[in-house]
Amino acid sequence: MSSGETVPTITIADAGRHVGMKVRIAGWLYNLRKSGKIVFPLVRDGSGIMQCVAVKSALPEELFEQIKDLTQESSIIVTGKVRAEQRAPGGYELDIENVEVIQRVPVEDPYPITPKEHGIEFLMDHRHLWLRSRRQHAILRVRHEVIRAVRDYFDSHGFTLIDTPIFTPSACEGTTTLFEVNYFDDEKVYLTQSGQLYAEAAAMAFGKVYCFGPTFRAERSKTRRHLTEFWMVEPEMAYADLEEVKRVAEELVVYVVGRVLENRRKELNELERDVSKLECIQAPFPRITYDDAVRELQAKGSNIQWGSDFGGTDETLLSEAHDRPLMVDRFPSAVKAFYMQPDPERPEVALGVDVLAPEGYGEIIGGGQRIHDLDLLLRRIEEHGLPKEAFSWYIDLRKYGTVPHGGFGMGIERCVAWLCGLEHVRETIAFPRMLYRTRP
RNA sequence: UCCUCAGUAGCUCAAUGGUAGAGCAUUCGGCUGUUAACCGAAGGGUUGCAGGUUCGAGUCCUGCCUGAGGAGCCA
Repeated sequence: MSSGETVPTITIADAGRHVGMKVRIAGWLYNLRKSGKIVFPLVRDGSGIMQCVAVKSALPEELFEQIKDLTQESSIIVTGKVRAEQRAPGGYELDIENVEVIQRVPVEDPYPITPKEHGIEFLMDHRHLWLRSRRQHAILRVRHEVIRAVRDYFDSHGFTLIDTPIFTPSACEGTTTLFEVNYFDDEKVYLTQSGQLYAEAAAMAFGKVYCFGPTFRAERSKTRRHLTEFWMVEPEMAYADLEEVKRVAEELVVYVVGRVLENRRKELNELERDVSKLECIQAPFPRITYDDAVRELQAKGSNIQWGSDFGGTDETLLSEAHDRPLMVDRFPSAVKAFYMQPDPERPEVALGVDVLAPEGYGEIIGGGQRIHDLDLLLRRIEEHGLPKEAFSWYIDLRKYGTVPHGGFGMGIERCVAWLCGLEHVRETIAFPRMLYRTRP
């Protein structure tokens, strides 16, 4: 090797293409197994984990001692030759020739997350470090794939991305779940609960749009399905009726599941997800009306009455009978938001739809047709006790070329929790915000 | 907000009202193919906080704090 030649730095995911070559891997010490005069440092670099081998007889004394005494999560750059090795966890192994220690984690203050088990409180307190573990890595990569797939779906189906504001002067869901922001002098401003109202305005300009961003709900809820800050994608389509909304929702879910199966098999395996439960997610999804759902629930022993919304156990009871998402439509108008279009043949029910994920994961999508008639919208705003002034721009949309339209919102975290088969949505976002959790 | 449960070593957990213990982690020693390596030894404690009952409280009682699970509501 000439003095000008440099050793290439590779990623561990790419190791298979460098067998027999001398390479550099820049990363962190994941774990170290010792066996006398041979040690096996496991190095992770963000793309994967690689088992390395250091043999005492093959290295300078000082270097071998340094490797042997490395501490967990010390930052290191290892140099060596890649070799295919069946005994190594990833199928490849690196014979260490040199190790450059960027920072050795001090023994008196060791890395807190050991390879053994930990409780959820401890892990959540160390979320900033927990992200380094294999499991969290796999989950967040699935999340990334879900988001990419969602964007690709809409981008390739004629939708324009319109980012909607996070500070808003008005509510779109219940007014009790608003986060107030004390900054603006003139008026009360809140963190958005949904980009929908603005997406409706954009749909009247662009036809088909979607927004994707964080949303905030000050619900005093503490369950495995709730975050106070969560991400939602919301398509909105001019001239779309309820049936079209359902068709797009179904197509989107099938596409997203397909993409995760196509590109994130390894991560699903790491999570020990039963992929057969995802492979059967194909159109058409079963469809049922709210009326039939209530009858079915009552037959199964639920004490739900017509007119009230489903509880979590009701959703589970309904969805467990199916191996694919269940679409429930025509809910009682009274339990739904003010903008829901009533069914012209039965005004007591709204042209809205919920999509319930299988395996008890509950509602992942909610949407429907919006009210396009000016007088009806004004009446509903009044009935719900909402401030008309704050909605003046929204009302304008019904004055200037109003058309039937609709859309839906899909919660990213619930989707990811379902696809990964997780117990709780808190692991589906890097830094979850919950009722009693705002750190780290 | 309501209901239920929990809080003991850095972590995960034991301990009839009667001497606070184990595994992992850490340190030291051993081991040339380990797979959450293994074997031996050592150090490590204001039992969440404040009161109370008792000869004696990690254990029983009261209040508070923190967390978890669930309900309602929602994506």
